[in-house]
Amino acid sequence: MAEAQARDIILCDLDAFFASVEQRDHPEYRGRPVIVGGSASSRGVVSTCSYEARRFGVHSAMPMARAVKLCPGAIFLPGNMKLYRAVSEQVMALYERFTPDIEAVSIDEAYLAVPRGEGLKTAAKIRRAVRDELELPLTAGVSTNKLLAKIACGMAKPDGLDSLWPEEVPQKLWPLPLKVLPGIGPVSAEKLHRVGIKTVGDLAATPESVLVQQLGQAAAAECRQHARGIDSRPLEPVRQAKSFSEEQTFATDVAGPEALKAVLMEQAEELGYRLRAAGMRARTVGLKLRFADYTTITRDVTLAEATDRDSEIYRVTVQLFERCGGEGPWRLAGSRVSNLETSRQLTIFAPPPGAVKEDKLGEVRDRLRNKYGTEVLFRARRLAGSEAGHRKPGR
DNA sequence: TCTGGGGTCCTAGGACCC
DNA sequence: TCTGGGGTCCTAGGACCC
Repeated sequence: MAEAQARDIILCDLDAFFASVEQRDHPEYRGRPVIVGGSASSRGVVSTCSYEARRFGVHSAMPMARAVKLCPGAIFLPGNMKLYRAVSEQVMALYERFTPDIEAVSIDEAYLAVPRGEGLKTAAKIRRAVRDELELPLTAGVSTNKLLAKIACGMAKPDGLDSLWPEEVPQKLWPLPLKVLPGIGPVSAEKLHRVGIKTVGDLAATPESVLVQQLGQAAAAECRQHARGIDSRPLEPVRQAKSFSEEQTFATDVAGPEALKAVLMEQAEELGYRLRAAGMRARTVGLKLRFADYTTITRDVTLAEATDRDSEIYRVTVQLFERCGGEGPWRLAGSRVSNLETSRQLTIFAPPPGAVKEDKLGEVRDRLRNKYGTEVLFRARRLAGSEAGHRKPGR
């Protein structure tokens, strides 16, 4: 195998993405704190907030009730995922003008690979293009691997550009706190603090045996490499989904099992649709429940044969619910499919009775949904659906 | 202040098999 | 008769990321 060509890696990260799109499209929001997220009355949290809001101490994942207290004068918005996805696609398309080697990490982040030596120049051009053409602020970090590009990006925020080259690691990276390393969260940081490791430099100087005790073998080896600026992860342009999940926290806890099952039915239909749309089937189906006291359980089961059928997903989650769901009330219900396989119709067995009919029906419904969107369909389903939600499964 | 939703990856124990 | 070792799969929980 030939060694991968030497390239620069750029991490492009759209600043406060959802809030920036709103400020772009609503000039009256500019210069003001904008907070995108759920509502305080329905247990929402902050999804994204503008830098004006951050000055009040507001940040992502904060309970909305707290954000309202900290910054009552902010503009609060529910967000418009459809719009953000469309804008994200425009941004990704813009990146493609500069390089074909792109790994989209999330809706607002992507790694780009360019020839060695061209990283900073290209990143500056991309920032200018995104600003001029899409009117959005973008921060970029440049290095020779993903890890250092990511850290450089963190140091350049907001609306900046910086690089962090391997030879600068001792001088620039080692004085910084552990939390600048991706993968070191609050729990790991606390464990390391307890044994006197406070900076990235401390981490780099600690014998691996000490780290293994705190973090386990795999994490110890990896984070010691990271502390030295070493990262061999390749760019992955296409990533296969490994699981799909749908979950819902209720505005007020749900008390009755029938109401909860109706939610599981909606989730099963959504997951079935997503599987079929992706041409995948799942061998494992799981249930997640959170009780009123916030304790959370997950249960899953692996099937003999992979499925993409709403009714089968629903059957399994309900079975798990009846076995492990307890008394309620429940704060959250979630459904998950994993162990995904590419859909293949080949089977030497006859499909179970009713399955063919359901497949045909499902096909029609998927097509309708693709054509007219979820709104029409969900409404149609709900009309017939309250009955379906209470029907005994498996028939 | 009372804790979202969508994911990925890791650990650890037990079952089961050779 | 109280005694193995390794490998894989499954399940539950948790850390972490955006």
